[in-house]
Amino acid sequence: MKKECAAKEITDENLRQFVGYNMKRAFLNVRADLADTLEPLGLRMTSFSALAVIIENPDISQSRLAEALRIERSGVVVLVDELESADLISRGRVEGDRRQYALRATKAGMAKWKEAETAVNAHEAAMFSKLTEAEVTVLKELLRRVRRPEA
Amino acid sequence: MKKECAAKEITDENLRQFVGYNMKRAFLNVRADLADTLEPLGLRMTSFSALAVIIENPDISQSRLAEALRIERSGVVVLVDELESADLISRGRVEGDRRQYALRATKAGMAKWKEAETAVNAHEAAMFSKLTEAEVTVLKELLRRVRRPEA
DNA sequence: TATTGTTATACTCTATAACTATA
DNA sequence: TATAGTTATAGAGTATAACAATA
Repeated sequence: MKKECAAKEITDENLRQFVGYNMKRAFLNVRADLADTLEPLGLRMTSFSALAVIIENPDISQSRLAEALRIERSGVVVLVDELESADLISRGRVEGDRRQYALRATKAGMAKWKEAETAVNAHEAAMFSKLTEAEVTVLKELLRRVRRPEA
Repeated sequence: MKKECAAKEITDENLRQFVGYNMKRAFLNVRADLADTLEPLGLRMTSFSALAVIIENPDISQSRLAEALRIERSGVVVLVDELESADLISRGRVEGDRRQYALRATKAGMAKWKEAETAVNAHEAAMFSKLTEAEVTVLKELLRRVRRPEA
C-alpha cells in the first residue's frame, strides 16, 4: 500500500541548533563521497592519509605516523601492511636502531598520491560547490579552531 | 631510553589542504567530548538525537525516525529499546494500523532532554570557545550547505 | 626500564538480509 | 504486494592489552 495520508514533515530543529549535529551531517556526507572517490584507486581514507603523511615526512616511523594520524600503533601496522603490499611504500631500516622502520613512499606511491590528490580535489569541488572559494577558506579556518580547551 | 635527538616536527600540510581533513579532525574532537558529556546522563549520541527528534515529532513511527536520523530501521529498534527501557519514551499504538508504533517522550524523557540540552550547550560553548558567536553562526550555516550535488 | 612493532581480542557503530505481522 | 518492526549477522574502524626484540 502506497502512502496516501498527508505526510506531516519530520523536523529536527532540536538538533539543528547544535553545531555538532550540522558538523556530523556534513562530515558523514563528505566521508561517504570520499570513500567512493578513493575506492577505484585502491585506497581507504586512512591509507590515503597515511600515504600523505609518509610522503610529507620521509623515513617516518610507525609510532610517529600513529601520532600524526591520531590512531594507535596497532592500527598503523595494518595500514602500513596494506600500503606495502600495494608497493606504495617501503619499510626501510634505520641504522642505529633496529626497532623502528623508516617508511618511505615508492615511485608508485608518489604517483598514486598525485592521482589521489587530484581525485580528492575534484571530490571537494563537488561537495563544496554550494560554497564560494572564500567561504571554503573560512570554513577550513573555522574548523581548525575547533578544540576542547586545555584544562 | 628517553628521546634525545632533536625531534623533527611531523607535518600534515598534504592533508590540511583539504577541507574534509579539517572537518574530520574537528568532528572527532567534538564527538569524543560530546560522548563524555552525555555519558553521565546515560545517553549516547544516537539516543540523544533520537530523543530530540521524538520530542519534536510526537507519535513518530520507528521508520520515520530512521529516516530522520539517517540510519536503518534495524538500528532504530535497538535505540528505541534503549530509550524505552530507561523510561524516557513510550511505544504507543496507532489506531487503524497495528503495524507501527507511535513514539512519545515520557515526562522523564522531557526532563532528560532539557538536562541534556543544557549539558550539550555547555559542551559546545567549550568546544567553540575559540570562535566568536558570529563565527559559530557562520560555521553552522556553511556546514549546512555541504552536500553532494544531485546528479 | 622504556620503546617499537606486533598480535589477538573486543567494542562501537552501522548496514544487509531474512523473517513476522499486518495492511 | 508493500510496509513496520524485528532479529541475526557481518563489516568497518578503532582501542586495549599482552608480547618479543631492541634500546
